[in-house]
Amino acid sequence: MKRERATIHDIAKKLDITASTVSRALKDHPRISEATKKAVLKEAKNLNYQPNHIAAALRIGRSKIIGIIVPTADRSFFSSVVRGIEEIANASQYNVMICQSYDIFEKEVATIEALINARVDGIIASYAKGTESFDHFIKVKDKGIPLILFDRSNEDIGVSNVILDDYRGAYEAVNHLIKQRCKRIAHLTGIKKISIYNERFRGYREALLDNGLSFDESLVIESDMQLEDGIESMKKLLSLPVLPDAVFAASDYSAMGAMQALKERNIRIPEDIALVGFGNEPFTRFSEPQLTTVDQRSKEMGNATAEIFLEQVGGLRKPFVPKKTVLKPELIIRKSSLKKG
Amino acid sequence: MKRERATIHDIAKKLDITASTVSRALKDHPRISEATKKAVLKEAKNLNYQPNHIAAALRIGRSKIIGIIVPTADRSFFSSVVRGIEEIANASQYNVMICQSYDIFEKEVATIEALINARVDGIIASYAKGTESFDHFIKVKDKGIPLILFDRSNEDIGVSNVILDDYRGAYEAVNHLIKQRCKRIAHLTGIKKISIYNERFRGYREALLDNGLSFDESLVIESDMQLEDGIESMKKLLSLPVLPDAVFAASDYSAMGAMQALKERNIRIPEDIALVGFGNEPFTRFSEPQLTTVDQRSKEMGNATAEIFLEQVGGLRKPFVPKKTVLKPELIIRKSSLKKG
DNA sequence: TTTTTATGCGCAATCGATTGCATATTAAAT
DNA sequence: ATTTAATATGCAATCGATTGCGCATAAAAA
Repeated sequence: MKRERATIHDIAKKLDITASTVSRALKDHPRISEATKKAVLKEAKNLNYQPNHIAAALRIGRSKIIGIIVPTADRSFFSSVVRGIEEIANASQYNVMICQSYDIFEKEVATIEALINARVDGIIASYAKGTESFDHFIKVKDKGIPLILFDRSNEDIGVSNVILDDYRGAYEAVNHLIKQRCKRIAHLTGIKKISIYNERFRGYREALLDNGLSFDESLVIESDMQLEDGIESMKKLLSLPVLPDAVFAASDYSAMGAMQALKERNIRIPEDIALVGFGNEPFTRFSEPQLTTVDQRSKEMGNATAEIFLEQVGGLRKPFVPKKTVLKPELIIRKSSLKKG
Repeated sequence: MKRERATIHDIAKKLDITASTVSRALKDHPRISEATKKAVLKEAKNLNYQPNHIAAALRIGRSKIIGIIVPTADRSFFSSVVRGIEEIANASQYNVMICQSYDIFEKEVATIEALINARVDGIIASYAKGTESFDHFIKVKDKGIPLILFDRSNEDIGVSNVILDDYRGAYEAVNHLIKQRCKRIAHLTGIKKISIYNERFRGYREALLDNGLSFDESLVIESDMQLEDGIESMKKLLSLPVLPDAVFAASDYSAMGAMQALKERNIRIPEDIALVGFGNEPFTRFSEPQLTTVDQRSKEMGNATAEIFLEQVGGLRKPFVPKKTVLKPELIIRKSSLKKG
């Protein structure tokens, strides 16, 4: 069964021409006659020839592969971004190599190394929660490999990035709660070090102040933003002398945790406490009540990063100017925050 | 900034030795003196050398890359399998290239082509819903490229595969419902062509018969198993003259749809109608009530496929014997099926 | 008819790492 | 002091595709 893989040399031998001609014929080179082109194509089919990208990559110096690093593909946000990247990249004959850092710094560094060694033509990444130093990213940039960051990003690296206007998303979410006549709005936030959480916090705070509400530090709970953290954080809020009448969680996961904690105590959502998450994860449509949340435009984010990548490889010779793209989030209003009347 | 990438020749030149020696030194070849090894390693660091996997791959004939094809990485089941594959593969210096077929046959064929051209060392796949012909898989096999299928598989291709004992999972789920004193159990099933749905259907049916319950064709609704289909299917069931007292859905998505339809009609779960899904998707923990479901052992499935892959590349010379692995599912009992008393 | 210009294809080097075989040097054995 | 064995490294081909340069042959222009 296991016949040897045919090469352009095999085709050449059969037709009594050289590999150069075959190579050119396959690429539809103008200096090759139509007759030989046809013959080559026919023989290629006959021998079941399939080009060896590895050989070409070595010669050309481009692998036509984009490396993608995400904390985890398990999260619909990231897989959706990947989908957006693929859409654009595939159209330009690029394949993607998806890698997961599992939010571990060391794994991220190792992955970068692996991708460089695999000679990917570029890297698109969203860095790990545990990432403190950005030297590994700077190394990529210094090697002249196009690097684009999305969602989680850092200005200091000096590369192009695509992010969401987290501030605005949070602002609108809180604004919406205020319009629902909520007066005492709590906030579940993540590690401040990560800019997205910091931005969402800012949006929360500003919305309060702009609407004449006071900012109360005791209503802000910081955690790791997983489901369990949401439960814990909500319990803390429920032990306050005066309960909040709304909670804006900076992640859907923690929002779901909060929802479970509320249900356990038989607190009505949204009548007693309204709830808003962030991320528009698929499960937010499945909860009871369905969760109001902020859509992160994941597919568009993927599209945008891929387009920036293509621009950069296209203009590798030109002086490089980092480009920042900010996407506008969309508030998805559902029952968890809609008070009647 | 963009200094040229160093090669073994650069290292060789600096140390006034040949590339052969450098290559061997880097691989810790026994016939190279410790002194030169040290010198080479030092100079490699100094020049910031990083091996070019592409060149090695071309020479060796192995890329150290495994191609993975999944319908969509958006689904936690698949991304979890991928994670399981990576765990094992990375430990053996393999990288993975994840591709999505989006459940489209043509895309799947094109992806196979791309992976072959990229000279991956093997392909691990779960085929698309739309896949009718398996010639593209057979082509992979005939080229001598290790191919392992998981979850969705087909005996006729003659390759190793790892599947879940869907029959057993369904049987246990229905058995559990019967123990909860349900007597009239409906079933939401997918396209029969896909073996997993057929197996789940068989398990459902057998469990009924084994427990002395009759099988009623009118209680089985076939659909595409998405959330919306679940809603539709449940509505059909609710329009029957005699209502079921339980529903076993062959996918969590359709189960969630059914749950929504039931809530809309104010039918109590599980008191009036108990509900069981299949897949243990993360959102099943977030629903109210939490959904009883069947865990598909996704991580173990990934581990198993990767291990089989490693076995196969290890023994490429030996005669190939397809290996079938069947994993035991686990019933996760939650509130949606637990009747009191 | 001679000169120009296209046209079609071959030669050989190249990309970077690997490896069988040969060779030089040194150490051990006789 | 030879011969033998062990040690350390070099030579050169190879993996498959690409491409600048050059050389024919044929067609067009002078």
